Amino acid sequence: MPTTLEEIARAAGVSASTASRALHNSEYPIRDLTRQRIMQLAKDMGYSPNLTARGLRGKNTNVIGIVAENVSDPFSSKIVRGIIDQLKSTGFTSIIVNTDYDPLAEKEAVINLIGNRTDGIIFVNASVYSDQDLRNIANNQPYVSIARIQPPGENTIGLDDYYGAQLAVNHLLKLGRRRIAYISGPEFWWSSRERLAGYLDALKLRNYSASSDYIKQGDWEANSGRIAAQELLALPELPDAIFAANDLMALGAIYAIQDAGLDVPRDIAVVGHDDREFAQVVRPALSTVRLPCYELGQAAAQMILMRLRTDEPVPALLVRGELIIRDSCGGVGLYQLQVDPKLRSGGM
Amino acid sequence: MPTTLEEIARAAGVSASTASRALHNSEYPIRDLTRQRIMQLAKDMGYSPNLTARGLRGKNTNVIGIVAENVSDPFSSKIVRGIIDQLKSTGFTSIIVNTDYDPLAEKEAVINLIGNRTDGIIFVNASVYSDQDLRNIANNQPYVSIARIQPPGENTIGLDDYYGAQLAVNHLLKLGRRRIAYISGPEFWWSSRERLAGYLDALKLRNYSASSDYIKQGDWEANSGRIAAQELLALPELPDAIFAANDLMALGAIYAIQDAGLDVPRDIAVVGHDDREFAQVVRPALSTVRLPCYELGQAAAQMILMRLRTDEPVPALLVRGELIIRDSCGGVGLYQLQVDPKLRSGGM
DNA sequence: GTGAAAGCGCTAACAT
DNA sequence: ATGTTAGCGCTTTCAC
Repeated sequence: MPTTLEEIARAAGVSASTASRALHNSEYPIRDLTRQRIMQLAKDMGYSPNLTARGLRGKNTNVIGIVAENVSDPFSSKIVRGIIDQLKSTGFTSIIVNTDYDPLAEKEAVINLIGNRTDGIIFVNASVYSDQDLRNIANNQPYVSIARIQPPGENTIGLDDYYGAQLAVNHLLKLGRRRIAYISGPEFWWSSRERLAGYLDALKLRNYSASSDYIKQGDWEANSGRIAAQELLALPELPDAIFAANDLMALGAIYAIQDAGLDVPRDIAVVGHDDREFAQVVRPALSTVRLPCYELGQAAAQMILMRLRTDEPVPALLVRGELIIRDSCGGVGLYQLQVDPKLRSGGM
Repeated sequence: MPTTLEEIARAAGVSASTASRALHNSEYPIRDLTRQRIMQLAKDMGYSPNLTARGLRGKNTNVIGIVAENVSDPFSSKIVRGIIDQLKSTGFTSIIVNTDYDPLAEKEAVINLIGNRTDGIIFVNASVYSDQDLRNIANNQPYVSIARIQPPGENTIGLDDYYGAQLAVNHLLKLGRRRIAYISGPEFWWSSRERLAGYLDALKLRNYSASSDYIKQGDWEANSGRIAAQELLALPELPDAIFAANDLMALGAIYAIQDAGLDVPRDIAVVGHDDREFAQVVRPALSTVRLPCYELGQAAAQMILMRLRTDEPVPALLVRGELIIRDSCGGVGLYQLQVDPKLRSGGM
């Protein structure tokens, strides 16, 4: 059985209240010697406060619920990491619940698992929920969500897709590419539309216009990128660069280009989006706009902590990615097999 | 403020105990009508039990602590997913704590965050901890760990590396390859040694012996695989297959082979280990022994639940992977760009 | 500067 | 079949 505060108090010859104050309330006036003794005793006896009791007694539990569609997907896992790290610095912990799709059916499960144990909830990639559903599931707790498909609204963290697309296109322009094609994701995704807007505006800003022949639609999958690229390769005037709205489609495009006997980046430069794990190990290593998952998570954690204090809705926050320059866009040295240290631990 | 049991009880004109029994103890004899009324009321008033209170009152919290070196790495995130899913089916939740290395310094943080809030602890990839440290950090709670570097002992879930290596080598033999080389991970890893043993025994069992020239040592990184393969390619008698102890080294080997003007799998077949995300998108798609992370997590969850009941140490449990046949080992059709549905959701 | 007492929401032992 | 009571470990008035 773990040591209780009561036991510490008895050992120190003081009351539980004094022990509590000595250990957790440095403001409170306690005789120095008494405080020392209590603290020493707590250490010796291996005391660690029962947070369940504290949670019951106090106004809050210092636990945040994370409701994620799938914690193990490459994006969510980094988001979750960002949340956890950020929360840790403020003494908060988190409970994670997975809801594989069928979100409304999961509502009860979520509530049962979280059941007033949390002070607030962060929804990660809760694509299917309407704002009404979110509020409903959150069960009157403050919540924040990381947006995916819908445009970011109140209490939402989103990605600055527009900015990311501009990063990619501007870089290609800087490298001297002028016939830049775009392979989009599904139209109903907010991200897709924003990236398209960023692409178009980046070109317009420098007085290049995008031929509509150069805009293709994919479905996020590699194969759709390949098909889109094949269509581009059939045009009378070939593009000299492709910006794909995600890495998977970018890779498909690269394969199509290679299969046509052309070289990436020499003949056609390719930039993707997301910075998936494979981007650094494929050939050529994929230049890409990093999706700042970790930072999204951090921002979400900060936002929920803010909401815990103010209780007022917080306006949407957009996080910006950055361009990771590798080999597929040209302009750097030869191909190098280089792997980010984070990718390590290959074994087990 | 959330509805309390007290409120339900008052509304139903019964005592709190009756309400509690009606809602959570279907065995208990309660007048049918009363039970119905209470249940209806609970539903109408949006009651969900305060698990903090229940945790304080009862013997256990139904929460398991997960202590992971890094939740966001590709292995751990799937392990965590397996744990969460398995726990969910028994009504348990989990709290996750990250300990990026420097584990002992983190001990206090772990204890403070978990602080008697959990019934047991699962250590994920806690490579650096000794068993003594684990017990220490677990703070008298039952714990289970997923082994990585050390050989699996009591209360440990491990991977059947020996079996996995045999899967790979046997398959290569079945495809007619006879000069099979092995690229090992660092020797101090239990996994490396086991995979080597599996490789050697698989050959011996069919009366092929492995020339020591065919055994190279890598460090898990892609580049070490490339260098190892280059050395193999310099031998008087080239291998016709390579089994690499992880996918990263396998990929490095493939690149070395391709750079030497040879073809994978025609000239040299390659099989990796882990089934990393990139294995399905590189060219040729990598055949590999899947590291069953999800199942490791499930097993860990089951084991900790068992320990919660028995309180006796549980013997080590080894989980087996499976061979994923793609293109790099030959023997199947042409290269196909195919992606596992789980790899999807490329956008955001 | 310290202690006594109350109570967070729940459940289980003990009544009736 | 239902109610009363006690208490999980903690913090926080309130009293001295």
